[in-house]
Amino acid sequence: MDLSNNTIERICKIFGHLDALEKKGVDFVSSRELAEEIGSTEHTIRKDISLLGGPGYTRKGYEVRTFKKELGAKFLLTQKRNACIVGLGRLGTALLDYENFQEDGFEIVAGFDCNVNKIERIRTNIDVFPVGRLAEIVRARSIELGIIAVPAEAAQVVVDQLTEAGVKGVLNFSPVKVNVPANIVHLDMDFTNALRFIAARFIMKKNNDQK
Amino acid sequence: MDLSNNTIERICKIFGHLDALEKKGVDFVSSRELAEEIGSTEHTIRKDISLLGGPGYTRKGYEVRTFKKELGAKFLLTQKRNACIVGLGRLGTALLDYENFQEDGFEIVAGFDCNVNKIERIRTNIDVFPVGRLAEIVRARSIELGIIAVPAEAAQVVVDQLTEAGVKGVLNFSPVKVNVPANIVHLDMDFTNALRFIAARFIMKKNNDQK
DNA sequence: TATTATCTGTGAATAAATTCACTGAATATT
DNA sequence: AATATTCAGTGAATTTATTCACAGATAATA
Repeated sequence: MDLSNNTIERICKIFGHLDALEKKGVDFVSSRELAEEIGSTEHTIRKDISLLGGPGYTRKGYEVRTFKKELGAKFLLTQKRNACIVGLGRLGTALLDYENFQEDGFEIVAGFDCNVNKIERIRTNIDVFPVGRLAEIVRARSIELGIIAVPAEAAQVVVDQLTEAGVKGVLNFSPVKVNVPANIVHLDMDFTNALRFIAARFIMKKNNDQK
Repeated sequence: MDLSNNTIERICKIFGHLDALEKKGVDFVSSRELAEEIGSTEHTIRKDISLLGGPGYTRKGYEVRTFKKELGAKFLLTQKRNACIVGLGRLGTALLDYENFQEDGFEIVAGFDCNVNKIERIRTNIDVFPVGRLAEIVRARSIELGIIAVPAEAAQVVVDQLTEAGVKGVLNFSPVKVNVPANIVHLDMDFTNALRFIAARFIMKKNNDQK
């Protein structure tokens, strides 16, 4: 089974939407509705789903609960996964309390910062530690995912420590490219780049409108 | 000129890297180096650049300062653009002080929240207002970009207010899909979806390794 | 000054992703 | 009970994106 990143991304969005539908008490959803919701086409959605053998019902669509459960089992989380946040500045502390993470079976089980005074001041239910204890805690708490919220200059060091300690995935919020070993999954969330992207599309749109 | 989103995204990353190189005092960069840095191939990079007529020098590559300037003029920012943040919870206040935005010529010129007490407590150099004054301030301060950091249930309302008030782009940090008019550029940054994506790739990698 | 090496730029080839078009199936309608 | 409608599933066609391959150019080297 070899899915493209595009397909995986759509599947993730579909999963999120199925979750929302389930909470609303909706029983069935068609490929057309899913497509509209996640910004794609019904053809693409059906193709994606066919790659993983989702069950769809004629004239009804996909059964929300069943489909979500199946996607969860095949792609996402079969058990709870522990995560940690490194860097407890404003963004890091905001992420510590980002309650939505929990919904998908991720749990933030530790926070780290290099500033010991800051650690003592932080008010949160989550345990926070000096970054010197990172490797120890990552191992002790079976942390599989590291979320990087340190300044640019510290990002690579932190990533190295995390991968060395055995995390399997890294979500990088720092505005620099980090190098990770090939067997580690990582994703960059660069806010500045997001703004750049929007600005670029602005301009292009303006150009096209002028034509 | 009709560039794909993939190309635009790469160009944005290139721009960011050029910026970093400029600060380091590097004069030239080759397509190979750029490709490595942003996780692509030299062929793709050169193709991208050829679509916009970038000037490259034999045996030297691209002149960092000139190229960056040209990209800025063609795609990104020719003048400073004003942005605002709506929703001043932990994430919103973190974004208020996210100093990296400034680098690309974006300036956060206002923050909004529905909680008046909270507004009074917030310590920041940026002006904050009750959300009721959103339209007024957006117009008065020529705000072109809205950054959404409100809870899921409020996101659509805020987007509607922003677009009504005349913003041209929306960066959505809330974990729901929002509907925007076709002439408005928007981008979702869904943290939970990012974790899902990482988890999905985990699993796929595991499956492939087992083969 | 001649030669070699290294880089860009781009049309052509290849690969990948999306869309189409049609089959089969079940519900709804008459 | 017959017919029309609406959905999924999927191979084929199409479109889009990436990669290749090589010409053209300039710096470095001998």
